[in-house]
Amino acid sequence: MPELPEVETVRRGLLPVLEGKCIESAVQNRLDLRWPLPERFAERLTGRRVEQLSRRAKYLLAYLDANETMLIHLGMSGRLLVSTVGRERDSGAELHHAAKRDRSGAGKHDHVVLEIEGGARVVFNDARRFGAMDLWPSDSLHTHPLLARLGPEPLSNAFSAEHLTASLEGKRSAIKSALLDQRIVAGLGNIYVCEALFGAKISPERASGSLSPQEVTALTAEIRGVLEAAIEAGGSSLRDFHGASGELGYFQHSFRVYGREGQGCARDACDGVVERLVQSARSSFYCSRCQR
DNA sequence: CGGGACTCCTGCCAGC
DNA sequence: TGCTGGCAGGAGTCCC
Repeated sequence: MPELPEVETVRRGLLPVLEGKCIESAVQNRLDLRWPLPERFAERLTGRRVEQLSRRAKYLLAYLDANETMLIHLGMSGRLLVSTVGRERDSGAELHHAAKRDRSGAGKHDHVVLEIEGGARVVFNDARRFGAMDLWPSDSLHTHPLLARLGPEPLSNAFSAEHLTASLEGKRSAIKSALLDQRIVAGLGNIYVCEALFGAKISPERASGSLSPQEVTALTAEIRGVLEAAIEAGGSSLRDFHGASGELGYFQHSFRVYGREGQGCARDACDGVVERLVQSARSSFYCSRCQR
């Protein structure tokens, strides 16, 4: 569920905790997440300084000293929990839901635990283990197999109507599937694809190559718009967050179509009803009246 | 090569 | 109340 805006919100929340700080100790509680963790993962993290915390698509990139970069992908259920050592375990800021704790205070799915200079503890917790962590030489990060084929960042100048037109040209697959393809544009997931198609009034079933220039332009703008609005909302939930109840607001976004099957279309001028269909084993929510 | 189906995993919820 | 089955989905892999 974490898509680009959620990952960006997590990054911003972690910045003051991690950037410029040393990882004083690292513990890994298993050898693999979705894939095997790199050899001696925890050992290689210990003593490293986080020089910069960056993001590419849905990947968090912690540039460390000694020319290593830690990649983090949250998958479906991954979260980075921040607490302050010396206080009660859950009293610190927590980036996402409160995690379930056993009696020892350790979370059931706490897979990697980092103690950070300054007293913060950062925990990678991931129930479904669709997430991933890796280490890769910083100076050849672009060759990492998970990063090498990613398309442009949707909020960068590289993502344009021209790029999208060229990427969709001649494609017969549904536009919904094309927008989920990270090689075309990187960082969108099921939710924001549904939202952007709604905003652009384009049916998720349309053949990718059949979009008019006007539709591609509208879609490009909508993709930017929904992501920027979600980051803004995440940012405000971060500012309002003081840690006691332990939950960020970004999974409480109110979406215009996603998850709204059977409800009236969010457009005042439209009296359609949101429908759900399954495309490539994934739910698409849309209004068949105004999305054509 | 494009594109669809399948796979991983566990929490949650509807239904009985 | 407790069990069961289905569903959620990012992204790689497999196969046609």
